[in-house]
Amino acid sequence: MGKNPEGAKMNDTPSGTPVSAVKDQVRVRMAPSPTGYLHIGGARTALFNWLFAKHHNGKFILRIDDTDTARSTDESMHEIYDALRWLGINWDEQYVQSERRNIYNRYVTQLIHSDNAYFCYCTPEELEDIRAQARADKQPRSYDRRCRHLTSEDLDRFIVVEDRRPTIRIKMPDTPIPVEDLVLGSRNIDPETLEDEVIVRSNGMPNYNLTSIIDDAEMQITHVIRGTEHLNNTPKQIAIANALGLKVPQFAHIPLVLDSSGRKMSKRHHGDLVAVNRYREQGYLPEAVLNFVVRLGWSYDDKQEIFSVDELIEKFDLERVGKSGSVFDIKKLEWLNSHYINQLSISARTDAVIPFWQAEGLINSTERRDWLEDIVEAVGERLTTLQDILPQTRYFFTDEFEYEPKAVKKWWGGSEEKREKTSEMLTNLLQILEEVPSFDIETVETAIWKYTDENDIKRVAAMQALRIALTGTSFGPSLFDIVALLGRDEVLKRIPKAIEHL
RNA sequence: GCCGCUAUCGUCUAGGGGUUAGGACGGAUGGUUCUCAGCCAUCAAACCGGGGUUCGAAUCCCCGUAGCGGUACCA
Repeated sequence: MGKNPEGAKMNDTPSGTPVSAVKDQVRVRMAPSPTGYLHIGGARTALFNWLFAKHHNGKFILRIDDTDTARSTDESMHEIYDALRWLGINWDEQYVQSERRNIYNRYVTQLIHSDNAYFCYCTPEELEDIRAQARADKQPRSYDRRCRHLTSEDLDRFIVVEDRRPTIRIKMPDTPIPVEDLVLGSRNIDPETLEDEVIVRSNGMPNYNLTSIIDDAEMQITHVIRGTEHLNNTPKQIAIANALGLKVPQFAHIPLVLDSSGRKMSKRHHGDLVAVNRYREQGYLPEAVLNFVVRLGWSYDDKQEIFSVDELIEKFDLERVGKSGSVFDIKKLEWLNSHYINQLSISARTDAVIPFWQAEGLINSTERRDWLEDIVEAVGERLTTLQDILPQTRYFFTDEFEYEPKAVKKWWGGSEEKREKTSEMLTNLLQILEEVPSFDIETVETAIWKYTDENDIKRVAAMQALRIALTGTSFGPSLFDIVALLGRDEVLKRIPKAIEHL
């Protein structure tokens, strides 16, 4: 029993869905559990699946694996939808496992009837002891399958006397299970190492290994693309499918996304550092995140790093997915992000940046659009993230800023007499700017250069001193752009204020 | 403990029986410039170890080692 159940000959699932209806069409799925936000590894899994589907003109299915009722929440379900939508990963069909319990129940009944599953009355405490013992004995399995052979006295005691609520376990076969993997290759799994997995909890809720493979069959999934953390589940799921006579999808296990010390990125250890939403909030563009994440484990050739979504769809291929884990390198993400930001037209970039100004309370809807665009243009290629717009431009909207201490020390001077000199210079510059006939870039530039050159002052010194006076910082767009954008009144107001501060 | 997977610059990777082992990010240096960013130029930086097979191994095989993943009534 167990190794080749009669059911294995069936072509159709018990629910009667004809497999032939979508024969040959690629169908893949992403099956997140809604126990938190979508994390970066999940986004990559989703992307690989989605690209694979798009490449083959297939369907991408979103399946919420929420059989862990204790941990699943509606909120995180919606967060996952949100994150996927933001990334532009759309799905063709959607299922929620907790709504499909009848389906799983039918299969469980089938497994019991065909003697491929059995009730297990062990308590968690007993299981822990069994596990400890197995470990001490260096056993390959941690459950000894004792409930496979229960006497009627045992059952009497468990059910009648002690009123135990049983779990249901699958009977693993005693023949090797061949596992084929599109990324990792083929191998045979020794049945001695296979656990009689719990497939239904004592509260009646089915478990992942059962629901996953049932749904893959029910939904006619052709390829299961998922992280290698699921590699050890694969033979178990295949065994369940075989016992049920279900068609087994092809598997492709993709390597893990690792942190800088080589460990798997996880919510548990990395907090919101791995949350897709965090990157959204910080001003990363979805194209950048997609482009970054796809190159974690996948490559096209030795020439191309930048891929548009259309190109990815065209070029993505499981054969070019590597086998080893990839470290998440934020620097590379930043590089890609600035690339994609710079790619945006000034108008689009302004649109992208406006929410960040608004969130900071720097602008409201009455702000002049062309002025904002001029600011964005002046900032130029200085944005790594959209959020960088704040330190780069805050001073355009308010004169309530700190004079950056380090900059002050360097350019205004650390000593009394140096400050005096700076004060004098700013006073002169103020006078020049007051007298300048017009406030356009060229006029101002000519006037200031004339002043520095005639007085043998280094251009850098004058400009940086002035920059701090106007912006509080030592970095940023061309100062002449800033002067023009700030306007005469504001400039002539800020310089005296700075002199005062000196 | 047990089971499994993996191994090319710091990182992402290309390549693969004979190559100066290629690219990108990051780093360093120089140039441009009012600063920063950018841009341009240059540089440093790798085939885990040991055995085989072979005329020849980073590449194929074996063995180690290391790292990682799993080992739940999570997914």
